[in-house]
Amino acid sequence: MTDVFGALASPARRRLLRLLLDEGELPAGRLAERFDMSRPSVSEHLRVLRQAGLVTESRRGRERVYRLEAAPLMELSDWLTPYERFWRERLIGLAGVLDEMEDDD
Amino acid sequence: MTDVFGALASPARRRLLRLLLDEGELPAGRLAERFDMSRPSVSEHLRVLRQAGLVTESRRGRERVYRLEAAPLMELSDWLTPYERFWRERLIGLAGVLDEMEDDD
DNA sequence: TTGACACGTAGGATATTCCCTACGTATTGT
DNA sequence: ACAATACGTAGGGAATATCCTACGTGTCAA
Repeated sequence: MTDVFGALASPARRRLLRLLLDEGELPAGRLAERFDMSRPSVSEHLRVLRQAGLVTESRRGRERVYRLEAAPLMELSDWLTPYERFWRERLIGLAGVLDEMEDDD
Repeated sequence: MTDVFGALASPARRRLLRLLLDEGELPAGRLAERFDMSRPSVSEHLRVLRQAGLVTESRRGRERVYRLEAAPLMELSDWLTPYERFWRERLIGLAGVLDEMEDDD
């Protein structure tokens, strides 16, 4: 699962990204502590994220520090763009309906 | 796989959404024509999209017309937002580096 | 140099995904 | 009523995902 979409399909991996976003760089062990999962399982999730380019690893002593790499998420953002217009239109439509309801009062 | 992230993990499903975005409502058969997959397989992908709320089905005669429902993608957009800031910073950093390189010329 | 620590990787069990070929169901046209 | 059309669903097989418990590797501290 080497692509961004696949990498984000797992809640555990999304949570890993969020942790790195909120708290900056963290070693694998610190990340694993937060999960109900075994440490090796978290390690595998980190590998998937690495393959998708969403995190990078750097060794510091015997720790491996993980760091968020948000750039590949631009792909997701780009993918999303044309839909954005679409759901805005629908929301505007909804707003119109709500206005009419207000008019009825 | 009832969530948006899981639904988008499949290239086939992303392509279905794109088709509906570009060409508007389409019956299942028309959609299936475009794929190298069997029609029932496409039908299953449509079911996943339906469960994720990304498409709605309406019956028109013996056809089932599918329509894009972009609203659930807002969840994705919301999820993405805090990362957006992050990668912007990095891009700005990169721009700075590039400016310096220009200065060197 | 030896033991403890912080990891990743191997191997395996189970669940889920993704594709297929039948088959069932509802609608249309004759 | 009957055949054809447009679908979804069942059931199954192969690949992949996701978790686990060992185990191996490199680093630090005494």
